Amino acid sequence: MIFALRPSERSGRPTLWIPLVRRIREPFKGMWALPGGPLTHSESLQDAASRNLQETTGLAPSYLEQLYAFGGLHRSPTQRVVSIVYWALVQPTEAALADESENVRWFRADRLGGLAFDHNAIIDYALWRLRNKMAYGSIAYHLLGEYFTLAQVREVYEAVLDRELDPANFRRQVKATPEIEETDQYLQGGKHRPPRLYRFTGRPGLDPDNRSTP
Amino acid sequence: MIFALRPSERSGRPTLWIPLVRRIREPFKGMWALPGGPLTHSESLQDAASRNLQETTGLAPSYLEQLYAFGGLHRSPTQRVVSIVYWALVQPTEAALADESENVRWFRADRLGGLAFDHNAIIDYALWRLRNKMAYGSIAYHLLGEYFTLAQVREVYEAVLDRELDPANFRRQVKATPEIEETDQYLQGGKHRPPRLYRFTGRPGLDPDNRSTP
DNA sequence: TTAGTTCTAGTCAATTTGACTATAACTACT
DNA sequence: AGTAGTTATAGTCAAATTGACTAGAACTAA
Repeated sequence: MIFALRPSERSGRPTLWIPLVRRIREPFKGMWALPGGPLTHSESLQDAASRNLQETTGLAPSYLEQLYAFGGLHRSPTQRVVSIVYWALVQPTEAALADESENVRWFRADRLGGLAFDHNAIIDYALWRLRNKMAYGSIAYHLLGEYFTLAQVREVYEAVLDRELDPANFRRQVKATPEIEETDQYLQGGKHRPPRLYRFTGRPGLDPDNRSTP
Repeated sequence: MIFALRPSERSGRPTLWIPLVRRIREPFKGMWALPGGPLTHSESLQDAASRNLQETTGLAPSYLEQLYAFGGLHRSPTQRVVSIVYWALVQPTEAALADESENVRWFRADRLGGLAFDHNAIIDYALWRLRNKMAYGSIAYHLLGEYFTLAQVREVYEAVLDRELDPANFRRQVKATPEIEETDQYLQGGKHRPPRLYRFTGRPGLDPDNRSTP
């Protein structure tokens, strides 16, 4: 499952979006579902996740991590299925390249209908984990491009945590993390003082090899 | 994989121990390995983990949670294997009941030899996660019995985090968490002032249904 | 030139943390 | 009976962090 930031239709502020695919066969034919597919004998779990993502949506995420293995008995009405779910964060530029069609569409993460299988529960869990990781680790930057302003980082936090944060205090905290690097560039074009651009210099977090944050 | 506290041979202070089983067939015949076994069609992942644990060691843990799904291509030399690993914490009384035999034995978590498959890496990851959970959540209590002293809780933290903690400050923090309940009982028998006994009233944390701590 | 906007640095009190001191309450030994 | 040894427990105090807020800086639009 993939998270990306897109501007909300009304406010224009960034919000969380998820691409879903329409099922073209039973069970749940015609309903929306998370992209996915089988694991072959010659690929690792992560490779399989990447490949399935690429095939269904064309996306190549910058952040990909195992979410959870779901293996309840009645997840599918026809057969026993164990799904090892991965979750990804993609940057806006990547997300814009995603193939969208009759059977692939982006939805707001907080406004989903009933999905196939137990996919609503999976998304709920992924959202919970995203919020959790956000509170501690430095994961928000994978939803942004290479250069960003501190206000953009704050908007990511506000979108995911769904509450407003004090700009001055937030800036103080972010500037205290060593992985954030100040650049000499400024973002022009706003109708106000141009903000400085920053960069994230930390490494991703590919469980369980790269263990940076809880 | 199972964690339990046992007194160290020399210092007598509690340390982390893990039960391992000896492999009785190839590959890695004769080497020590994590207990485990196949998933059947009629049981959930968690049920399968419980059952395998019961069959190999006789243990019925009070805390059981999914760790990670390992699916690298070359984990086993003979065939492709995907292992959905669970980890458990057992209380000392439970751990004492574990069947120990020629082919099942407890080892200190920090003094393991080379194990079969990628099991050393799995244990490293589990240890990392245990330390992480300990730092935030309230998980240490599942390694203790129903009643415990604050010094015992501190010893658990010291054993897992492998560093000493200030008794007074630690006690202040633990007493501030609402899930810790003071009882009217005291632990007698020490050669010093008898410490008060406490209880843990929080719920376990069975991912992803019960989401209490990161 | 002025109003409107966000960026950015800073102040200050409240809270939390880390290091430490002192007393309480028991056992073991003389 | 008295005293030394041990851990339990409460408390103090400075340092560090956090939350709420103020004010000037730097741009655009009118």
